[in-house]
Amino acid sequence: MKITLKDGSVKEFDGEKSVYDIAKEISEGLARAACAGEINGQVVDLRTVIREDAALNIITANDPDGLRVIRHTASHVLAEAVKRLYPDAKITIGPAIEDGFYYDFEAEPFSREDLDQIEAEMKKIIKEGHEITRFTLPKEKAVAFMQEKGEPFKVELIEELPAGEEISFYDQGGFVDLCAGPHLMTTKGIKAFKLTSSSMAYWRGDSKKARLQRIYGTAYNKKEDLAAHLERMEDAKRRDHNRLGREMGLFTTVDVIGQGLPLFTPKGTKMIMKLQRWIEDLEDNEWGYVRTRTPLMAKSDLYKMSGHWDHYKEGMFVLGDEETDKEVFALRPMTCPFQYYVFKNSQKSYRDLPYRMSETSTLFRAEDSGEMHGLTRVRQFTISEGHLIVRPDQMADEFKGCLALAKYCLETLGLGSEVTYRLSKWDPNNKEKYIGDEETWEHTQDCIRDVLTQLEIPFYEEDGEAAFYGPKVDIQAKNVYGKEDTMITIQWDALLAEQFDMYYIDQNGDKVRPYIIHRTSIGCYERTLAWLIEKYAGKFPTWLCAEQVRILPISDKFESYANEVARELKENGVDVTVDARSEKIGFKIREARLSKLPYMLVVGQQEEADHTVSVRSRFAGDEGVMPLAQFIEKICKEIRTKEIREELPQEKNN
RNA sequence: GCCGAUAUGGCUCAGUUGGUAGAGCAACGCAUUCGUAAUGCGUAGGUCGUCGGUUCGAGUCCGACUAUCGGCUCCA
Repeated sequence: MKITLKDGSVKEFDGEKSVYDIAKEISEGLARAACAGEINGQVVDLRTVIREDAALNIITANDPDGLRVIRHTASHVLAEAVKRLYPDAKITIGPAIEDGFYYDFEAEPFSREDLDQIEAEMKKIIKEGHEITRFTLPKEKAVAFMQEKGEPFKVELIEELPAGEEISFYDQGGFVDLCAGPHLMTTKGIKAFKLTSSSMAYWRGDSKKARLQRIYGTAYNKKEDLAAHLERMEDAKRRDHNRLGREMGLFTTVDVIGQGLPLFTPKGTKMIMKLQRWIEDLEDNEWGYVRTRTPLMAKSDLYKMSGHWDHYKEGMFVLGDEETDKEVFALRPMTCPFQYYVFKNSQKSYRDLPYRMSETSTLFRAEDSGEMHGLTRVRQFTISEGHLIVRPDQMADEFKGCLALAKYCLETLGLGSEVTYRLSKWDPNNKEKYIGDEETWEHTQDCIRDVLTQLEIPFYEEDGEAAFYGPKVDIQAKNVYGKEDTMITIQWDALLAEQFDMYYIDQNGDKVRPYIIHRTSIGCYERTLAWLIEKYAGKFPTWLCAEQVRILPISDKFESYANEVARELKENGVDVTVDARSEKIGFKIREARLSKLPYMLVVGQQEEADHTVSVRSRFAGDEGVMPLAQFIEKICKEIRTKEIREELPQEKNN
């Protein structure tokens, strides 16, 4: 893209570069030089791009970076408002983030009422319409300037910048902040914003450093966009598994039982069991796994061998005292070494490989008290765990198989398009955190890259996310609030077989070290259930529902027919209940709908006489009267194929 | 683990400067026997998260602990 500056000179920019970066480059390099250029085919004054709303629309239409400029400016307005109301507060940094911005202050904690006041002050500042101007100072002067202002954090930031550099500041009607920019040219450009929350944060994210108060907010170009965002947040709240799951009676927690230890109700348990039976059947009967059942605890010796005692002891629940007890046990935080010993139980030949072990494995991790959340971070969880012991020549194919299985599971649950695949690599700058040599690591990472490419799975790579024994593919998903979690992980391990002296006998009769794949097919059931709750807002595909059909007799007179219908459905494996209360049919329907179950069968005189049912579903509303046998066939097919039916639009907000 | 907020019947919440707990929904009972989103009337249910302190007296004030929520950090 060519930008023609007002002085007639032409600057060429990389086509990949965002408008934000260009504006930044120009505002830094040329101060406030007036310039014009072509953006998306329109000739605009670049200075106006970041000044005028009309022009901002050009950016935001195709380039969300326009929002970053607005949000970043909003964070400075926030800082000014806080300084006006709390002159003793110290300012630190305030970046734009996804969906909004924040600013960290050293100050007393802010309450919601404080935020409302600050918000009001920000509105005043915006209304005052200060022009935002940029100026630079040499480093020494910049330090002195911020020292004079009494802002120690800013001084620290400037001191870390390279010597000899001009340090940029932005002045908005007297409030001056150190900043690289860019900003809007006037505070008036912030048309729609809201402070959303406050919390604690550490200076530089370091718990040993100063405690700061962070204020989060969000800002948009248009009021409607802000309203839409707030509406999305409301929807997220409605879907939040931790709220909805409890409300729907799927799980609960009890303080005397403890943090991170959810109790599943019959309803929640039923759902988990449906998932579990499906996965076990799939693995054992279709993917060639053998099932194991190994202890939930072991002597500390085992973990010493695996390396976990040294690296992971803080994360384990240890039973007993090393000083005084002869034997110390620990609840297992993973299944790996247990299954290794199952493999080692008998000598294996190259013909026995791949040896695919699977276990529905309950694990225990002593998470710190502040880490627990709903069903996504708990201290005891059950995972579809498994280890494949394979010959090196089988590794790529088996790894592919694991990925394919995971992909199939996700797609069946309707979650296939919700995930991103991450190649989690070691950190080459932190080699001591990993076992094995550089060559092995680089090689295995290349192998995984090849597998992903061959499967045509889009992925991204990240350093420092590998396990200590090998790189892995992590399948990541976001929750309703946009927070990312690992749902599924498949790990390539060329090293641990050595640690446990595992081998097989090859064609020549020699002992050979196998490779190991650590993998899960559907992840851990608790987390996956949480994800399903949020994805479907509690309105699950029929096959997963704890209650798939509720029969609603019009009156007591038809209770016996209702029971007969229920019996026939049960015989066909359908989870069904009868609402035999002496309530009006409208009332029963209302309750059934609020409980989000998929099918209601209304039965009265006509249905009893004809052996039919009147079907009402979440998917199509009134589906009409049909013979019972026909409904059974229909729902059984839906359950068997794990069909995901489209909801009626009016059901969406229920 | 760290910071902050919160904790009242099954659920959602009232409870004014400390004087001894209240509503709606749910539950239960009775009446109603009803055709696709709320029938009426009545009954019962709380040692106010736990423990300790201040006080003549604590849901209300103070402290500790536990749990929940929002973050930080960490993780499947």
